[in-house]
Amino acid sequence: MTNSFLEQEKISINRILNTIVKGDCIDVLQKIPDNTIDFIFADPPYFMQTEGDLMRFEGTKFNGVDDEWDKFSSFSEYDAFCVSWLRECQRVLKANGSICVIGSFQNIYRLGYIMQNLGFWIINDIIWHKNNPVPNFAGTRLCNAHETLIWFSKNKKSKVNFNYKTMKYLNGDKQEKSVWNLPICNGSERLKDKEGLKIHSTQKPESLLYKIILSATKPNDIVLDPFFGTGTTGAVAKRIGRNYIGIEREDKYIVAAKERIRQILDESNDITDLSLEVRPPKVPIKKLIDTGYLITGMALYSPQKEYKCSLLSNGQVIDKEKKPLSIHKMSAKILNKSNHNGWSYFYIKRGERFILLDELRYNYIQEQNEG
Amino acid sequence: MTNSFLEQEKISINRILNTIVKGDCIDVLQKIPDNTIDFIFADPPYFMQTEGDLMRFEGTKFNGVDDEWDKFSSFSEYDAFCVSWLRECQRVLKANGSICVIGSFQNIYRLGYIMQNLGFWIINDIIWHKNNPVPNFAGTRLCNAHETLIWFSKNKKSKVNFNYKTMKYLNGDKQEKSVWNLPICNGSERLKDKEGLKIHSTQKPESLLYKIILSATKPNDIVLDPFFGTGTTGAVAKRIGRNYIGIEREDKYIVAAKERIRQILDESNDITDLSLEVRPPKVPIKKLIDTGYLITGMALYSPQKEYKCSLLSNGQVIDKEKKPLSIHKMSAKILNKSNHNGWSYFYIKRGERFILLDELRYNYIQEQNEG
DNA sequence: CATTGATATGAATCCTACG
DNA sequence: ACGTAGGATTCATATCAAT
Repeated sequence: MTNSFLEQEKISINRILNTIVKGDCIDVLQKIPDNTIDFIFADPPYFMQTEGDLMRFEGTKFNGVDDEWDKFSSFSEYDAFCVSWLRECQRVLKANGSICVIGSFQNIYRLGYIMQNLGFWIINDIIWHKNNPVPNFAGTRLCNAHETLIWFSKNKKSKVNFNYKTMKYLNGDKQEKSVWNLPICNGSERLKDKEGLKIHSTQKPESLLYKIILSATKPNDIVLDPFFGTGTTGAVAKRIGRNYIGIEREDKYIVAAKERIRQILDESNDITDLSLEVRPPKVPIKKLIDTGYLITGMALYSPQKEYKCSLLSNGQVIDKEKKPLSIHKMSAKILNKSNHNGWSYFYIKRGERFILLDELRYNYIQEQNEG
Repeated sequence: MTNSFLEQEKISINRILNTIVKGDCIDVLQKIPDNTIDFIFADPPYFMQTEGDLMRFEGTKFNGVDDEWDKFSSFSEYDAFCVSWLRECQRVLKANGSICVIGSFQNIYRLGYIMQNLGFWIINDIIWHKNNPVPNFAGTRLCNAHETLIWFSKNKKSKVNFNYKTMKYLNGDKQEKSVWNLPICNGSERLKDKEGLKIHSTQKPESLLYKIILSATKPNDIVLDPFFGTGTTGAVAKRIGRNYIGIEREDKYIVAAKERIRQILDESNDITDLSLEVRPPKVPIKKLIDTGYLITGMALYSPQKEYKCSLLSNGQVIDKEKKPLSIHKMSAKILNKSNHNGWSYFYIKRGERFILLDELRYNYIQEQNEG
């Protein structure tokens, strides 16, 4: 139940679409209406707990994360902060929305635990395996060559969008896996100030955001990033035709992100428009009988063009055992499997030509649309 | 402080060395004395969720899974179980001992969070990237191609043993990283019963245990596995000359593990004996002067055999600026670095021969041992 | 222009034995 | 326990100057 008073204080989503809202992440999240966001990418402070300076062998200083925004006094303070922003994230997500958080060993176990307790449901965890990590200069530990992303749905019941076929296609027609080998953000992609110094100490590579946003969203979806920084999430969203909303506290980052995103061009294409995710039309076989595409009693053939069974008036089929089955169960029975797709198995004979059932349902749909 | 009554109920470690103790993991852990174990490998139940039903950690089905409260209570049950066995693990570890736990997204965030709260300190988290993972058959998720290990010390103060150079050597002379690409356990390594069915559903590959045990332990260390299963930890420990203690509840696994370990041969070698970890002897330069290896006032030369500085009676050196420095600071100054190792930089001239300082300290140590 | 080599740098819980 | 002196320690990539 939403409180009508609070509701009045909410911002209209349309007013902040494709903008960066300046402010504290929790304050701003509280202004966003319930159930309005499709996908959230959150790259919160990691609470690195570093002390002193880290020197390279040559004597130069390693310029790591020493920002005020990463300082917390204890795990409990960090946990409380995360519970607050994560609760709001969960509230603003649509019922089938999802959220991806990123972290490293210092904080990812805090995030994962808290989010499971809040009722978020893990879809996958993903390892960003860095090609070119910062080495362990002192030679005292394993080189930390990865970061962890956890992808959650709003809750267990959510039916999350995952563009499986698109990711498979982009992975050389192999199922995409949970370990992603990608370089860190440097070179011309890394935003620098006039002095050539990096603007944000932890800018993420666009390749990483591209992969997760393309996995989880549809064109024109709304992607929210509560720790927007220099706007990698916004840049990628714009590039592939998704809407973004950024929340960021520091002017320095907002200025850089705005200019960066301004320069981005929409490069949507068949792949980012999810042409590969199109599913075959759902057509009851009975419709095909009613419209004359199929005729009761007609013979159905295997791919080897051998007679296998006959069509009943209710859309089921029977073989010599005379037990009515669906086309799917019948093809599975013939192939000695538990399940199979009958549409792509059975053929009918029209004159001398054999026609796959699958073709008929597309013909039917086309005629419906034309008529 | 240990309670003397409880103390009497403890088992002597020597009595259970290189054996499998049958029993509930928490019960048995309680019998092990404080501060006696060098390394623990723990592969606890994963709290897997199958076919839409949430399973209790002991494998019974949980009722009312759609209810938020019930879901949370089942997490708490798992959490409480983990707190119990992890507290005992922390107690039995030596001050500089360490523990590695393995899990996947269902449970690893529970383990990580709980262990940080108990005061364990993360050394590294490690990704076991599987070469040959089980695909996602339904085609609805990313293929889960990894498991996560977290390696903790007993607490923040622990000085943990990490065989850095050994791991570097085995990695083609490159620093070992946090992502390990290894196959899953199958083929002849996978233990099967008479019917050819796998005995344990989650048998870990020996290559994984080899890598973590060799990273974290010294020869003759005591390695404890509270969820011993079919004994991969014990097999690897025996193979590389470490002692093991296994705890396991089920006879089926104990029988298989005993026979498996019986067949293992000790294959210790220079690498597993950590010959690469030997550090150069600590010899004060003054000792070399006292024993005549070096003479006050003598010249020290660079690797290019150019005169650089002269030796003082206290073991320091001076150049033309006449400021006394250690051999390390002086070599760093010459090389324009902040630090350098003087032992492997300076030469003395003896007759026509140039001799590296490093050689002298080895000669000195050898003479001491012979004398 | 292509190639080579020197230099710079990236989410970092980054030393340890001895007195 | 704590301070101090001794001395051990990095990889992949990008940029830029030099050849």
